Amino acid sequence: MGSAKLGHPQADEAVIPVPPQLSAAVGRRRATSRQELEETAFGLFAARGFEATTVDEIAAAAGIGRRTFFRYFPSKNDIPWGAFELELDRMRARLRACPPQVAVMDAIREALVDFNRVEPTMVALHRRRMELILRVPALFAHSTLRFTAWREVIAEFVAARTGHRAGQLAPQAIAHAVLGVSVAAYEHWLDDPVADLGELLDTAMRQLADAFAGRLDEAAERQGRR
Amino acid sequence: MGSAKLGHPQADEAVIPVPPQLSAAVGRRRATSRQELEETAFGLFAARGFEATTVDEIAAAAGIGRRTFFRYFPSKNDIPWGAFELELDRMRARLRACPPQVAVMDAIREALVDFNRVEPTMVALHRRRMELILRVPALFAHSTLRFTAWREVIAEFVAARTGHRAGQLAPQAIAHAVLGVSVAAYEHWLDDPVADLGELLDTAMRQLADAFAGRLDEAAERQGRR
DNA sequence: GCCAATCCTGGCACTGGGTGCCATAAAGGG
DNA sequence: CCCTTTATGGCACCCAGTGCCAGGATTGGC
Repeated sequence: MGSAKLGHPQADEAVIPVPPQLSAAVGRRRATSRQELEETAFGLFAARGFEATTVDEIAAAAGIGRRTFFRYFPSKNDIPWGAFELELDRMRARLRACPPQVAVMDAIREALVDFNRVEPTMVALHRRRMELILRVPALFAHSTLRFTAWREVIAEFVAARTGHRAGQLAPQAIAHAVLGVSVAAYEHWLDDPVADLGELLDTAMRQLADAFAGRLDEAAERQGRR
Repeated sequence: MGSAKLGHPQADEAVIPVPPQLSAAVGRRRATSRQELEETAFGLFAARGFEATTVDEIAAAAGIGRRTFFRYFPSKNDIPWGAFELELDRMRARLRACPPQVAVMDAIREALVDFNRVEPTMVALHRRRMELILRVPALFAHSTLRFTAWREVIAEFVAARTGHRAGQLAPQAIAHAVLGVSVAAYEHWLDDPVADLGELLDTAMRQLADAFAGRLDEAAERQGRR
């Protein structure tokens, strides 16, 4: 029994790593919070780099025991993910809000752009977060597992719209593709300090559509044969 | 100097984990080979599962020391990847062989289908390999790093065809999308013991094209409003 | 004010992947 | 037979992650 099985997810998915307790009104109070730990860790990552920072150091800097750290985050790799489950809900809601007369891919593109709008005061933090997730190899690798949940949100929307089931090839293929396009856009955003994320996402989606419509070839031909 | 830096790739990419020596005509002979180790390991994985098999066990089963194992594979996660670098070359060659009058996305689709044709005698092995890579969470996560190299092949082809540079948004977005579609197709292939991989890849690519062209919406509407 | 129930903390010991170091085994060539 | 080259594998070590369990801190009941 005990708490939900954490650690390396074997075949079970969607491990929700709730910290000690959601709302404790009875026993000993928590020594810290996910957010506090995240801030401490981000500081160390910025100073020494992700790989060079050990969990012991993070725990020490936060004034907790190493063992306790692992009650707040199932792994060091999970630190940058913030309140990811909530983000999924937000994306789901945004997709549901798309009027049915808008074509599926247009709806997804619009939702994507809208969903990734970040408050100006939050941009710096979001950049640091995504820089970790997408640029630190261990974190990018780990992100795969989180992205699976994200793709499922897209697949479910496509399925609902087109009369498929979410597990079928078309919704899954589209979900994979949309995730891919998003990552590509994010990577360009990280490269360019003044770029607008929404614009990049919009452009990337449109360019993929253009490519499938042969409009990328035409443009190349007009530019002179190549 | 020593050998190339292995282990956790920090920021450097494309670590080619050449085993001890490519062709040793002088010193002591190698005790085993990548392929032999792979076979031994696959046997253990089938019996106990990937996670439950330790490197010690693999090494012992292969009759080598644990330390030596890590000279053949930079990590346990790299075992299922076979001769991946060669596969990349094969895909590159197949793309180059596409006549220029075929539109970019059609060329990619055809190359993809062709590239993933597997000899009938090799299908079982390929299934086991891909089952590990795509279904074992730790391996799927690790695959991200290998997939980056694969995406680059696509991005370079798109760039050459459309007059972009491979790093630009359009080639990168397309590459990400194509990889995503491929993974989706592979996952369905693994689910269905009699499915044809080429057909799934072809279908998945066409369905994504259809989605962008609004043909998925139309089909849904014809099916009755939903 | 004390006891019980509750919940959280953190130390300890252990597993398992991965690495640097280095002595040594095995091969060929002079 | 020694010398050079190359591969092996033992040893010690680092770090992430986990099960176990003895506490510490808090609320509520009596």
